[in-house]
Amino acid sequence: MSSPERVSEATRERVQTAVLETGYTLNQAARSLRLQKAKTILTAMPGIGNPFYSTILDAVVTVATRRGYGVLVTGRLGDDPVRWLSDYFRSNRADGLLLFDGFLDTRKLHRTAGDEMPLVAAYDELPDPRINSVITDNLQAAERAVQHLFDMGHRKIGHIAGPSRNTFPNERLVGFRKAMFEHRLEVRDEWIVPGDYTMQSGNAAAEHFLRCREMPTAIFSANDEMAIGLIATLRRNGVECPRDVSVIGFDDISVSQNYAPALTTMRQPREEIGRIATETLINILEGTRAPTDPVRVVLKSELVVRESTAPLPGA
Amino acid sequence: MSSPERVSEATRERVQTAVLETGYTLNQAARSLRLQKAKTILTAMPGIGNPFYSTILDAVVTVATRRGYGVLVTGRLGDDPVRWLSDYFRSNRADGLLLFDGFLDTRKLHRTAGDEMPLVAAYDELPDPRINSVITDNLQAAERAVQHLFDMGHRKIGHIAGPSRNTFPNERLVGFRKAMFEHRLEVRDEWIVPGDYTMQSGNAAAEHFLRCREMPTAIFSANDEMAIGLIATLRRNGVECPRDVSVIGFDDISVSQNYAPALTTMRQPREEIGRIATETLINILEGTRAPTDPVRVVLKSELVVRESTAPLPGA
DNA sequence: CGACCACATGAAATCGATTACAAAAACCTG
DNA sequence: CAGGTTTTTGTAATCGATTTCATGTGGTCG
Repeated sequence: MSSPERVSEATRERVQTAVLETGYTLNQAARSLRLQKAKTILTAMPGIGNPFYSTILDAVVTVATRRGYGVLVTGRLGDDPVRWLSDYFRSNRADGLLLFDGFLDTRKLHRTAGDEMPLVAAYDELPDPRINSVITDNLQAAERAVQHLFDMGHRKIGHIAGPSRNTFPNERLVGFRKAMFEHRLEVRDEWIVPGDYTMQSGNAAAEHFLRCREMPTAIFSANDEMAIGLIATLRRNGVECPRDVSVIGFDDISVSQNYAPALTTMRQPREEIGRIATETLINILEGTRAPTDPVRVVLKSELVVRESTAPLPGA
Repeated sequence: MSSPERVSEATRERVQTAVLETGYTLNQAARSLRLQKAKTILTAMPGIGNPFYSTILDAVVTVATRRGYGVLVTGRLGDDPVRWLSDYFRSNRADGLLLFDGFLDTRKLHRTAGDEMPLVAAYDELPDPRINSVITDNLQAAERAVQHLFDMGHRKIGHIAGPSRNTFPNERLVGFRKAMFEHRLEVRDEWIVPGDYTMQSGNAAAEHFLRCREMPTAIFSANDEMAIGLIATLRRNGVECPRDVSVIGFDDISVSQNYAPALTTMRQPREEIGRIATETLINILEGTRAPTDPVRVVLKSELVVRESTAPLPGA
């Protein structure tokens, strides 16, 4: 059955009918054991519940299925995430890893398992250029976001930052600072508030801004969910967006266009990230691509102007 | 290693050191082959990108991981979904199925594979009571939603319905009709508009309502996303919620509380659905529960009153 | 007609964990 | 210390697909 061309016509047909009669199905466990490959890829993401990641996962599953691979998802990893992930390979449950979680010690991951398990990472700020990666132009996109606010006449600009990893500062924060510097705008420490990409942290950021002596006239949020949390809490306290403050988000999740006000944001090509990362990984697994030179794909984000940003009154 | 108690203390230690020295890891493929079980469960859902399902999936992964199971997700199924799913079992890739997709021919599924593959379903309107299921009280919850609108003084009430399956009418629609009947309210056909649970269909529903000769004063949407799409499009056309029309949703997805207006909705216990369904399935797989009597868990939904519903002016 | 080649088929080894069973060692007890 | 029991250890078969190698066809050509 695995090589029908090597068998005579007659035998081939006899096999066919036998398959139908007995209802034969290939036993994947046996095949995995013999071939030492599972035809399965593992995905690690920090919270599948997050709409950003779930869209990516959707694309991953679609592509993987089309190419005959199963998709395993892993949840919160325990004490030793690297060990946890690499065990999937050593135990022959998965052939490759799609890593969407930047909060792992990638250095250690690469050292421990990088050579033994094929992986494609899709998150910002990769410490190790040897890892195959599909990323977006976070830094530039952040600059573009600030540029947009600047173009609208805003000079007092705040930021809700995403979490920084170990030693690496958050790329969007870096882009924010860079743009502010280039426009010779003052960066007030109290206008940069740390968040964790959840709506709740957007709510909290709003509380913080409300407590400031002076509020910025525009705020760049490192993702849409925090922007939404921010706008909602501000509104509950009488501060309207975009009347009193302009807000720009990041990602363009599906609610953003139906939010009130519709959210101005930097759109990230989520399907594309998932799709390309998966294609790349499977190509590597099937030897289409030589594993010597790491793949590095950079995708472009796009400014989507909607209602949540408005020209500074009197500018 | 599988039964350390049957071996002498000395040998146990010798094994331990050998494991550490050689870096031995159990080969799951070999174990699967021998034991005829994969320690993996398969989940089928209609669109992982949907925030409703992704929250459930999150819970599934958490529970499964804790109990030592992997989670495979499957995407859009082809021509023969039932065959597709049952192949996962016949090929020994998964031990059980968590079915969150009500759009399958469950009758056929059960006939084809029900006896050979353990499954727990978590969606409404189960045609076959023999299937293990974890569901919510959709009908009652829909009635409760209408009741809330009624209590607010609304009498002209519309509905955005979810899709109906084959022969079975949508349960929330049935609940809507039932409540309307019991309150002796008129059900206008043009006020019941079909949707597919996406925001876009909420947008479309809004267009529809705007074209009606007379608009209802309150609308019950079969899920939050459609409610959000509805409110957004209405607002763009000068119809404000809740000033001009009250809207109640269903599910309580995470944006709902940060939407403007914050959405009144029937909260579904999503984590609980995922958690209990997974626990149930694994219990069945491990023989804790006799597979003779089907499990049927019904969870309660809860009314969450926020800003999107208001008393009828002049009532 | 024998030598040779292409092709088709059959048999056996392999992947690694589990399990049943046999063999051997250790332990009692009278 | 013999006879019997218990514990421990070793051996071999099994799961199902793949792959290698040997055997067996048929056909061609010198």
